[in-house]
Amino acid sequence: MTTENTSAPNFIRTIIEADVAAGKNDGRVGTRFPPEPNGYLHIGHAKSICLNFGLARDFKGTCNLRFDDTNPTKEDVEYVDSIKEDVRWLGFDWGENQFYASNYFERLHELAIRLIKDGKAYVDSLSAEEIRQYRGTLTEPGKNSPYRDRSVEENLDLFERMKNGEFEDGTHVLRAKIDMAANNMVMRDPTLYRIRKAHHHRTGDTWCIYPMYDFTHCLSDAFECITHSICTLEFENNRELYDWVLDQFSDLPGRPRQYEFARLNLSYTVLSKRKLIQLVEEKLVSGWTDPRMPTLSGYRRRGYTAESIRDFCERIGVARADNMVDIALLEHCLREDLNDRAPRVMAVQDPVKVIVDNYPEGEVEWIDFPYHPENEAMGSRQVPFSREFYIERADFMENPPKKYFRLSPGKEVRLRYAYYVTCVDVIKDADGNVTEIHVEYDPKTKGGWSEDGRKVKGTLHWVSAQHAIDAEVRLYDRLFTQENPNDMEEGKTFKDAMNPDSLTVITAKLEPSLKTVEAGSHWQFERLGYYCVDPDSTPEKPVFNRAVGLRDSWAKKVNK
RNA sequence: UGGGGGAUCGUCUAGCGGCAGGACUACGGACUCUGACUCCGUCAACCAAGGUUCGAAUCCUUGUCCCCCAGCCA
Repeated sequence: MTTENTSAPNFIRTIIEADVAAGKNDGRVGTRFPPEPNGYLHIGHAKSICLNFGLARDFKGTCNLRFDDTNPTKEDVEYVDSIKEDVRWLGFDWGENQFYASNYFERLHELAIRLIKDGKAYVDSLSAEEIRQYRGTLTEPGKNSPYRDRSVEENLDLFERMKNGEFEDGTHVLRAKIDMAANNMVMRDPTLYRIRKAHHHRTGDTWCIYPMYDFTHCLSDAFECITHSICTLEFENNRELYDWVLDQFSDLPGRPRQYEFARLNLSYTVLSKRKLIQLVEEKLVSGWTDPRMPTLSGYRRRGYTAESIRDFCERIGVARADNMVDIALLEHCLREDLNDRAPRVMAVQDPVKVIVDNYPEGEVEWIDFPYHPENEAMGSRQVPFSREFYIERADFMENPPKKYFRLSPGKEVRLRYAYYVTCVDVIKDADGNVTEIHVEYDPKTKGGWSEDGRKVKGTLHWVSAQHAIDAEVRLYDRLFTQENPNDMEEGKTFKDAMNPDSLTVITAKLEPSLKTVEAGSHWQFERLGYYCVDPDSTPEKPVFNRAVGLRDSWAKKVNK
């Protein structure tokens, strides 16, 4: 468990405090994070992970990692591996407490037989479609299946034969005998077991019947002595069944209680696993780790830090009301974290060449640049300055508006840590595009200071043309332009809804110190944003992902 | 239309009968060798109507709106 400050209060924490104070479960707290290994973890899972592991940490309890692997047709080891990696990356450790629902198949099967013997479960031989019809509707009660009153012996025999593979998929199910007229639809004789002649990623072909979520989850919690089983709001109706199942057995090792909280919704972000799977399968993104994906592995590759995501989860809180968190908060958390830890380097994304007319040709000065002006411990490196360099195209304007601090004809600006330069000429092509800017430098301003005390308002970032290295830079924009992409009508394809400009690949000019850089390392390109070295990156062809841009009050002003 | 939940600044979230607070956003300003960061400030909310009470976001009543449930998914 990571050691950190205690989290902010929330209603679940309040409940647990009261339970501990009342001596429930001998004051012990046990939680669990129970993903189904049918996809990669996303930021919504991070909320649950931080909640469950955070509670265990703060109450000196345990948090189990349990794979809810009861549906072999959807699950895969690739997912369990990625889930473990992502939870660890986020900064949590389940220690020895790793479990699989599939490890309980034997025990669950025994309990199912006990239910049958107690007359609380029966084998139904209706088709799926018939079961649906018999279930009734929201306003009308259902009716009993004609198979509901089979004898215990017959049920036992049928269930045994289901297990032995004598029947085809869909021909029989085991159902709890509860109440077909219950107002809560979940209680209308829920299915406990179904036949699925499919290979399971852990149990192989040992089983051809698999327990359903409602039967498995509560009992798994009980087996593991979970005290507080925390899930999302859509399982509220299932709580009655959760308790019903546990109440059928008096000899369980634990008696967990289920609590629900509102799942995370993030603006401009799809967080439904079904849709994320679709994006991957339809190859609309490069995969689960595509930096545009809201998966933890996507964010990681994009350049988000575990620290920033934990901070985000802490700040959004935990409540029972539906929510839509502004993506700006996530970005704020990232900037705040990276501001302290990302070394500052120089890069030009949209270069225009500048020539210093009065600077000797062939001369090169290596200037000492601190990696972080506010943190000397981060050290420095040498950056070359020469007669020709690149600046950002947006840092020059031939006819600037008032309050424009950057370069324009006749105007003097500072090249960061280098010299003051004044624009003396502009060369344009036939279309009027600026191709070359000529400046004159003041040799007495070396290092970026003027001895006579004259001040310049603008400071530009620059990269020596002769030393610049070319790097691929991937700029990301939101994958969906709609604030709530979950509202997308069914039938409408993702292609229609996706932002065609969600990925822009450009070639940028970088200072030579960036030639060899570690994959996954974070950098601030001064005045541009925070970038992370992509795993695709090589010294021959560096690749950077822009995690998030810097706030830009000038751009904001100009856009008005 | 049955049942289960929910409603506090634009957004997220505190509050649990006693001054509606914080964060994000937005907007101003100071500072600045990043128009960044930082700092300071401003705008901004109790779903509605009744009731109880000296006092209500909080308790009661009645409405309104939103979410979830009719998988052999989880």
